[in-house]
Order: sequence, then structure tokens, then C-alpha cells
Amino acid sequence: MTSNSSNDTKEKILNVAERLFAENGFAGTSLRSIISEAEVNLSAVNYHYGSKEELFHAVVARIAKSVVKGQLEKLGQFEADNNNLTVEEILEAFIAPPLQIVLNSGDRSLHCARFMGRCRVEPDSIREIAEQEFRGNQKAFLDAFGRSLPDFSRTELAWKLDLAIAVLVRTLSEAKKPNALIQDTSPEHIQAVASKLVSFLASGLRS
Amino acid sequence: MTSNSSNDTKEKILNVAERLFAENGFAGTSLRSIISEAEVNLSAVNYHYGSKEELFHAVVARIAKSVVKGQLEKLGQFEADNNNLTVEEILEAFIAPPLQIVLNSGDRSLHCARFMGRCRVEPDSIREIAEQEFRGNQKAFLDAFGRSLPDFSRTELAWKLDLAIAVLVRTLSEAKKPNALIQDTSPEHIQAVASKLVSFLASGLRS
DNA sequence: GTCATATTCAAACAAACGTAAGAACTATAT
DNA sequence: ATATAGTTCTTACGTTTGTTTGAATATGAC
Repeated sequence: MTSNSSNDTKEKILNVAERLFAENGFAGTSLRSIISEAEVNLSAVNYHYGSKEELFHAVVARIAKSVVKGQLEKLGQFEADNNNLTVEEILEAFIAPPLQIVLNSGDRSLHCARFMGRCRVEPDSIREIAEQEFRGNQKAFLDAFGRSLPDFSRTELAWKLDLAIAVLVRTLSEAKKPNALIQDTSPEHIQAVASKLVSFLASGLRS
Repeated sequence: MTSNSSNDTKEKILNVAERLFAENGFAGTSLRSIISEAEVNLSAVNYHYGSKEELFHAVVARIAKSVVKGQLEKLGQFEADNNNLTVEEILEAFIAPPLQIVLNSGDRSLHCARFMGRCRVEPDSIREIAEQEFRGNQKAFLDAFGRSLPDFSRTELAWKLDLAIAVLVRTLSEAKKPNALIQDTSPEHIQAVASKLVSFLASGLRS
């Protein structure tokens, strides 16, 4: 079930789709460009995924599942150790997992990173597919920020969290470009990046 | 030359294109959807603008010109008053003009705002058109930050400025949505938003 | 080997795309 | 009124799009 030829083509499609969707967006990517790079037949997409939109959904789901899981686990970990979390700890739980997951994706890491950026800026109909998969972390982290910064309204925390995500996603999207913060994917570098982002955002959250 | 019927259709096209490009991106927007909403003939696009890409360029140019001009003027103003600018002043010069220009665009303000967000995430070939028009502010502001924060490398200031733009652009894109920072376009509200963004970013820039 | 099932393939579908050509119409100037 | 230039319209070209169909091939069970 994990290494027969059908799974090869199914996964090849998923990987190429991830890269092309990341580079050109949903509308800018044709199924023919995907199957051409994946070296599979055109019908394979509809056979394995049903439609272009469901293919997109599959790409989102693969990334979102592990990212959200990683974030919630890390948050839970911090909360188990200590009842009153600092803003820095919450940010760390939010930022470090996606950075590490993206890092550990090997060849896919860059496309994976940029795909996350794409998701937030697709037209509403497509974006909704993505937001739905990523939404699982929203409430928990807003609650955590609310406990840590009780003087701010829920609305203010919401837009601040949204801007924090914008910063995280932009950092991922620009990875390895000139002047970008992320320049390689070694664990030490990624940890340093996480720290810099936490510092960059922490005082903003408190402001 | 400013109010005959041909300029009406030319401008109607530009306005509708701005909105649809903002909502659906370059690839996701068809000329036929533009001319349909603008209630003009299909050929009018190629007659007045030459091609879809040049139409996009025209939309970019209209916004970018005034935004960059506003930013550079405000920066120059601050520098005339005072040789050693604070990070807050530089940020104010960077952030306030686009907010005010977008505010003063009347009906177009929201689409205008979201279009700016689109520009940064289009595929490279399209994005290049936009970056070229907006790039005019980059050097001046990097220099300003360099003087104000001499301990940071040019590279570090570059990605911090990039993240600041990400925050600004996200704020504009999300305007008037639930929980967004921008909730109306009154001058007082916009000034308050600018202040909040400056505070949010200032300590990050220094971190 | 035989059958059923799963997967790939070539071919075609209707629809939508950007662009172009030429006729029709409008406005301006002489 | 006539000629000229500017603008709009209809029509159509050649591609490309996502999806479907049915035949061909591979895979696994008995």
C-alpha cells in the first residue's frame, strides 16, 4: 500500500502540484503542467483525486495536519510545565513547529514553505479550503494569548495573531532568496530563525 | 481629454480590473469578466491597453506612483526637520502615506488596498512588474533605517523591512473584514491605525 | 491460467481563454 | 458637407482549459 506504482504516481502528482501551486497559484497552474512534470497521464489526476480542487485540498491537508498538530502539542507541552505562559513561549509554540516541519521535508521544504504562503492569498473560494484545514490552531492560541495578555480585547489579539502569521508565512515564502532571513535548513539555523521571529513579534504583541 | 466617453471606458476598465485582479489575481481574472462588469466591449481592453499584462501594469502604476511619492515626501519632510530620525518616524513615513492614499480613493479604497496585497504574491513574471514600480522607496528607507540603527547589517534591515511591508500589506488586505485592524476609512481612524502599526513594528525593528 | 480489479492510456469533449481584423459608428476640424 | 482621426462593435482565430469516455494494460487472488 505504500510502494506500489499507483502510489508512486499519486504521490508524484501531489509533490509536483505542491510546487506548482506554490509558484503560480491555483488558477495559474494547469493540470497539464502538473502531469507533464510528474511524467504521468492526464487522467491520473482525476482518477486519484477527482478534480483540480480536490487535488489542491489534498496538498493543503498533508501540510496543515502536521503543522497544526505540532503547534498544539508544543503549546500543550508548555502549558503542562507552567500555568502562566509568556508571550514568547506562546509565539515559540506557534512559530517553531511549522519552521521545523518545513525543514524536515527534504526536497519539498521550499515548495512546502511557499505553498503555505499561497494558501492565504488565494481567491476566497480556494482560500476557504485552506483556512478550514489550518483553523484548528486559531482558538487555542487566541485563548493562550488572552490569558497571557488579559488587558487586550479579543479583537485586538486576533489581528495581532493574524499579523504574526503574515510575518511567519512571509519568512517561509522568501526562504533562500537574497536578503531573506532563512538561508539554510539546518536545525541550528532554523532554531535561530525561530528565536529572531519570536523577538521580532513579541513586543509587537504587547504593544 | 478628461471627460469624453473614451476616457470613461478606459477608466472603467482600469477600475474594474483593479477590483478583479485584487480578488482573483492575474491568472484568475479573465478579460471577459472585466469587460462584462465594466459594460464595455471586449476589444476595448486591447485597444486602450494593448494586452492583459499591460493592463495589469497600468493598475499597478496608478497606485504605486502616488504611494511611493507620498512615502518619499514624508521621509524627506522628517529629514528636513531633524537629522537623526527615530525608527518610529521612519516607520510613520513608510506606513502613513499608503494608508492615507488608500483611504482617499473613495469607492476604490478597498480594492486598491487588496490589490497591493496581490502584487507581492503573484507569480514571478507578474510580480516583477509590480515590484519594479514599488521599488522606488526601498533604497531610501533602507538607508534611513541604516542611519537610525547602525548596529544591524544591511541584510538584517532588509528582511525586517520586508516583514514590515508584509504587515502593512496584510493590514490593508484584511481591511473591513471581521476582527481586522482597519474598520473604517475616516481620517482619525486611519491615523490611529498607523500609530498602532508603528508601535507594533518599531520594537521588532530594534530587536 | 483465469478471472476480477486496479491503474494507465490515447482521444476527444465543450467551454473559456487572449488576441486580432475589419466593418460600423462617432466626433472634430476644415 | 466632407474628410480625418478616434473609438466601438461583431466576429472569429488558434490555444488552452478541466473533465470524461472507453479501450488497453498491469496487478493480484484463486
